[in-house]
Amino acid sequence: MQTQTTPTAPQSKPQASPQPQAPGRSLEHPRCEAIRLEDVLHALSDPMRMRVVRTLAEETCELSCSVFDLPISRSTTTHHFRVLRECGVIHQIYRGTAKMNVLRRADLDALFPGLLDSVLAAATLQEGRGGDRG
Amino acid sequence: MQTQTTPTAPQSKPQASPQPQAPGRSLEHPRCEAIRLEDVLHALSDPMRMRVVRTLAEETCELSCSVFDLPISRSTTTHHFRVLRECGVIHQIYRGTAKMNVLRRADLDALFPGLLDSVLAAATLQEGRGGDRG
DNA sequence: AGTGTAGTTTGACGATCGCCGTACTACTTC
DNA sequence: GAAGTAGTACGGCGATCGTCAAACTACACT
Repeated sequence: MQTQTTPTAPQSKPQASPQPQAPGRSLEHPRCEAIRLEDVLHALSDPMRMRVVRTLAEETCELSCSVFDLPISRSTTTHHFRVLRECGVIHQIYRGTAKMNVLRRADLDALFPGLLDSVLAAATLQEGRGGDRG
Repeated sequence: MQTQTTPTAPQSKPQASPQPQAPGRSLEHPRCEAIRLEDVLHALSDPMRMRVVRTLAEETCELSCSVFDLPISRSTTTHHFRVLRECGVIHQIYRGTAKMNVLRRADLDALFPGLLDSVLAAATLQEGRGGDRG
């Protein structure tokens, strides 16, 4: 049911941050103590969100939502990023017209040591086995 | 696989495994290659199923479904155990009237090294923080 | 001011989920 | 055989999920 979209790796252009931070909007993030394991696992159990998290894990810099070329609509993309933020997996911040995303790696590692790494490794292993096909 | 079940003279209560294996029914389990990370994560994202998996991880022997005193109905319990089996997290086998459950630890460790351990550790840590209250 | 870019909100849709009770099957024991 | 125990199958219910399109807001750059 996917529309259009050639799945391509998102290349990241921005190396500095030209925009400081958007003045108007603020995003709600759960505090570390409020991050729940079941919510994190649920968030990671969706292929699209896993794809986002894996991409974010490979990059050290922040990535805007639009560099992820997901085979879903923009509103669904917004939805997935929100799920990831609200369960504490990513941190989001507005910069100009873009919304930048970073993995909350340190927070997750502190809360659930080794979890993120083993999930990411598992995803890579599965992909290597041809796990991305039906 | 023969059923030499109690033909004559059961002079004492057998305390090892009294039942060999139920003859009639067979349960479908996914082969290792068919186990998908996203299904495992989804299975573990439910509190009841996580509770089952944690209990199973603590015990080395197989446990029947009925020893889990879950605050849900029997039919819902059946449902959760089936989800866990069908996604490859547990192995189930009939013994007499009971259905015994074991974690597929070796399979999961081989497929996704460290994943199960870090998830279990994360669950324990969260519980230690008082994460089991609402 | 006007145009463009990036992301949001809303409302809808079908699918799935977690849950239940009831009725059923499979096995054991009497 | 009959009774009992352990678990299943079958709807059904309300909630949530992933998805979309359309209309909207916020910011940047002419």
